[in-house]
Amino acid sequence: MTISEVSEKYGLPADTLRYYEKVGLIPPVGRKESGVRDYSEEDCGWVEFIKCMRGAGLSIETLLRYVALYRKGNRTLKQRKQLLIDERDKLQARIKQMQQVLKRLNYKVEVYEERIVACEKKLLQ
Amino acid sequence: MTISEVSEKYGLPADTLRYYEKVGLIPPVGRKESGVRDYSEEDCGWVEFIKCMRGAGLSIETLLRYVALYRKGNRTLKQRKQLLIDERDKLQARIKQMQQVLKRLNYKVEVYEERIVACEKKLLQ
DNA sequence: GCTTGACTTAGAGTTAACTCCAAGTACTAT
DNA sequence: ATAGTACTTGGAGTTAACTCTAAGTCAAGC
Repeated sequence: MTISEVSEKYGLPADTLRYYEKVGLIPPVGRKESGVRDYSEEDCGWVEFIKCMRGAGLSIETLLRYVALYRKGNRTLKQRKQLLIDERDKLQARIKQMQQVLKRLNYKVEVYEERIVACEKKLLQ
Repeated sequence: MTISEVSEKYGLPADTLRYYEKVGLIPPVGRKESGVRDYSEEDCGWVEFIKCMRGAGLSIETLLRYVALYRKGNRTLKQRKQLLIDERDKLQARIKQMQQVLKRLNYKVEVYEERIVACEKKLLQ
């Protein structure tokens, strides 16, 4: 797969894909004779994973740590698990906070609705 | 209330409070004779609101738009309501995405747990 | 009266995460 | 063969949101 196909498939700009590879988030992608990137299934798997995690707000630095552990092989299983647990907990906390704000926004919208109705009643008098 | 008291109360650096005021997120705070900021109850209310909304990821630009409408008075009620609805919908979508990632992380943690157990069994043989 | 510490300002610097640019190479269709 | 298009690289530029610095003012305590 070429970079533009992968870009299309996952909705990530080609520049971002190159950037992810440059910083080491994605393993070095194989090349054709000409030097052009040729993404394997596994490369795509990493792209998908990174896109997903970035979408939830995990930092590149954190993901780099995970990827680095992954490359060290089986003896890093526990560390990787711990990293995932930590990130999961942080994510859960963020979701909770956002749900509270969601409630507040919903309440505010209601209050606005009432105020608008009251305003229009007044105008009709 | 002085800036350091407000900073303490809401857990926001004094620099951030000055920055919010400078860009117009918070109305100009009253001063003492000496020129030192003296936050009123209402000022504190804005600080709390902005902190809360920023915490859920609403952009400063968006909040600026809201605040600008607020200052124009009652005739912007509908626009403000619409802005809040839009932001609520975006927030809801973000929460949904994050919940999916949360699930995925939980699943991954489980898989790691199993792999670790399997690994340790092997070592005990 | 002098030092100390909290405040003031304008403006420069930082950080994360891209995003763009210039110059060059390579396949593809006319 | 030449024009066009998609790719390559290193490195510069951008954006949002702070965060810090320097130079100065002011009230309080010794």
